[in-house]
Amino acid sequence: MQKQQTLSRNQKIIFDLIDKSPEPMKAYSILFNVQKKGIKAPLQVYRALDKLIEIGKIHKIESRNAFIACQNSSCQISKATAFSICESCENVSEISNSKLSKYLSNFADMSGMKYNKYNLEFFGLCKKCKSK
Amino acid sequence: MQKQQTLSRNQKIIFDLIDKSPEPMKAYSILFNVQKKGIKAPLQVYRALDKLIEIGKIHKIESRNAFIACQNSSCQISKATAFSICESCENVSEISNSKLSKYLSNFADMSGMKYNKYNLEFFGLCKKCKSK
DNA sequence: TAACGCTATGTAATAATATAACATTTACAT
DNA sequence: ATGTAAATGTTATATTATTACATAGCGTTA
Ligand SMILES: [Zn+2]
Ligand SMILES: [Zn+2]
Ligand SMILES: [Zn+2]
Ligand SMILES: [Zn+2]
Repeated sequence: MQKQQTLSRNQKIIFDLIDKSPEPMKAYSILFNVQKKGIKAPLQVYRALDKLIEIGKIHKIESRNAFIACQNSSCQISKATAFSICESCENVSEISNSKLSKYLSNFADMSGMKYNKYNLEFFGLCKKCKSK
Repeated sequence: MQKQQTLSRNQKIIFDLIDKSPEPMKAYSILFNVQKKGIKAPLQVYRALDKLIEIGKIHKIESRNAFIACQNSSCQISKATAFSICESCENVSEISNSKLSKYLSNFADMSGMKYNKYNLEFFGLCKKCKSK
């Protein structure tokens, strides 16, 4: 069990919004949605995002510049992330596959590099979009 | 053997620059470096980058918004990319490991999704930075 | 309590990254 | 030579992210 973090006010507002969203949210869309709660500036959003990423509550989908709530609430895998992304409807889901994460966490090549983090993004067509 | 693409003028100028660079280059740094050759606007750079990515001559390092020449000249793997990134010196190199690419290309989970592309980024400390 | 360190917040300005819209030119196959 | 797709040129603008500086809250401990 990971230590339960207490979120600050802005962090909680922004996490709740992302967590409720069915799709990854972009920073300025987040900003727009929380302005009525008093968060008015980009920096306030980015600071909260940075913190939420650091503690593993959300992840950034790098290829989309968007943010998604962690879908593996019971485990700390912010340093080992994998996503599947539909290139048609842009649906994104976090892959939670212990064989995959074991394989990648143990991956070593000849570079002499010690990896402590990875991010993997798969692209394709989701079930729905495939059958269209 | 992949079909040899003929690069257009702008594409060639920009590819040569990236290919000579020891590190990934950012779009506006590319722009700055090719202005003396008549490429004056961001869009000219981005168009060439898009094309070069499409044909697999370069890759985008998503976590860095930077572009690197493909280091696997003999094979077409623009749809299956893996990189190792040093978080200290920002050195980036393309991983060419057939077991890894086979494993990931064949990866399937319960989502019913057919993947046709992936991008993997490993982070850590390179040999040099580790020994400091 | 007061002083301190640390985290979070507020605000304005600006930097960095990327695309839209439109006009023109080039390559090249018929 | 004509049609068509690809590439280019140009201006403006959209989107994403950070710098710099000031202020406020909160727990520790002198
Ligand atoms: Zn997660
Ligand atoms: Zn889909
Ligand atoms: Zn490559
Ligand atoms: Zn290094």
